[in-house]
Amino acid sequence: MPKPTFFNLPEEKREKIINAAIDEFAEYGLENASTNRIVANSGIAKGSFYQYFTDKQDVFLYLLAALEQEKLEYFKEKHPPARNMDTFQYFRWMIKTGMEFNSAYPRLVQAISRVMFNEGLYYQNFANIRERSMQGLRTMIRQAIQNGEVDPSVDVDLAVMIMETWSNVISNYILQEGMKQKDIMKWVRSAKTQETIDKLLYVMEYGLRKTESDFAKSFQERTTP
Amino acid sequence: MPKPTFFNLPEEKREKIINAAIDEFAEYGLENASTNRIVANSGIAKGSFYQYFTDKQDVFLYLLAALEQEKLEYFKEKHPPARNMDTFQYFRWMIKTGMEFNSAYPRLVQAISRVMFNEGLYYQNFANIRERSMQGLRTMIRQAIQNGEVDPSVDVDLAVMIMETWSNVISNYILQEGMKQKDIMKWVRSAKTQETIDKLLYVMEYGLRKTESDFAKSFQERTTP
DNA sequence: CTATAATGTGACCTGCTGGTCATGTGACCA
DNA sequence: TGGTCACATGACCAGCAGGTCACATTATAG
Repeated sequence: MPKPTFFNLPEEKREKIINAAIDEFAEYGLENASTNRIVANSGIAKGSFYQYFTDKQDVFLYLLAALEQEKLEYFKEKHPPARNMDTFQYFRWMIKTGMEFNSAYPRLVQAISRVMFNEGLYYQNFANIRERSMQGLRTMIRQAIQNGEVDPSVDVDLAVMIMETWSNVISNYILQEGMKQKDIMKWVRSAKTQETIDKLLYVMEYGLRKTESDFAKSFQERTTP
Repeated sequence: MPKPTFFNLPEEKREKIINAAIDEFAEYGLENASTNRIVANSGIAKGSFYQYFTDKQDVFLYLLAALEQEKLEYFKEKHPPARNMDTFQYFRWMIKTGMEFNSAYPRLVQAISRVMFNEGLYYQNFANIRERSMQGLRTMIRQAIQNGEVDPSVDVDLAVMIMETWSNVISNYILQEGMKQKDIMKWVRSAKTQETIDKLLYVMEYGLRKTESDFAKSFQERTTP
């Protein structure tokens, strides 16, 4: 976490620094990010940087924490519309709200996800963060099984992997396509984009919903023709 | 491509160099790979390296070409078992054969896919290669639509994206889990692993197979509760 | 005003990078 | 034998990295 000095700074200066950092991470990832460039782009001296942060990973972890905080608040504001949603409806709501959030903070999300997806896989301390979000999905799936929405014999870890993957794929897709638009938020909210998301989720959902017995039958048919 | 000098080298030396390069790329990716380390680990002088290759990207492109070549031969050897496969059966065969191939060259595949998935997204010259494989999938989907195996109103690009994603997910999963095993090939061929792959593919296949009218109905039900 | 604490600064350090090049070595040939 | 050619070598270069530190500036308090 940043040193106290950083938080004593005038907000304008602080923002300039974190914006420079976001741009740097979005462009170069964590490993290849250059503190020299961050410093140059935020108009502060090299020494000052090290008076605010211990190193560039410190900045990144701060951005990560900030993102989590903002996301939490965003989700709290927009509580689920309906009360009696089933698991997949809830998942769909989560994805869509997540996409709205992403389009509200596209640069930050881009920077974080670039680092998390790429370099994150190879660093242990990031694995823990990922594990946390997977835990959430795991309990969600278990709940869905209890509710009879997902076949009890479905492999929970496999289902989690599938849901996590889809979540990431959709997020990346929206981010990538969205960055080409002039008004991301508007584009995300458009009927066409929403339908694309629906279709993507539908493929996943329908496959998971299918009962195991159906799978066994279909499996038999297809693998021993 | 490597300079002629490289191909005049005794095979033993050549292998030592490319093995060092594979290890380096698998560990550090392309950007962070160090020619100095490659040189040190392959026991050649710095100058020699630049007599064989123009730079590290040259080595990488050589590995990439080698992989494609090997993969092509591997697939040619093991032609599809049945003649009258439908598209999804063919896709499943492709995935499974691909996984067998991966487990035959795990280090090389790991190195390549690490670079392609991560840094590849940000470099134009890699985008072309990816585009080529997507073209293959696109014609496959179109064929499936013609054969009546996939609903004609399915968005082809979306389906391609889904199939590509699944292919990558399975590949990553197998690679990651497989590297923990002492005998990857045996593990990949085991009934349990094969069933996992089947289940993963099943989720995708079932979602795609579903007719558009079913989707529209289900879509209606779920989004306007 | 002075004293003290907090913040700002950029020249400077070491270490590594990708890349060069003059020199060395040894096999082959006239 | 002497000459030529392909290959080998590692000292060397400029550039940039992350990080430090003695000193300058500014704010605060007495």
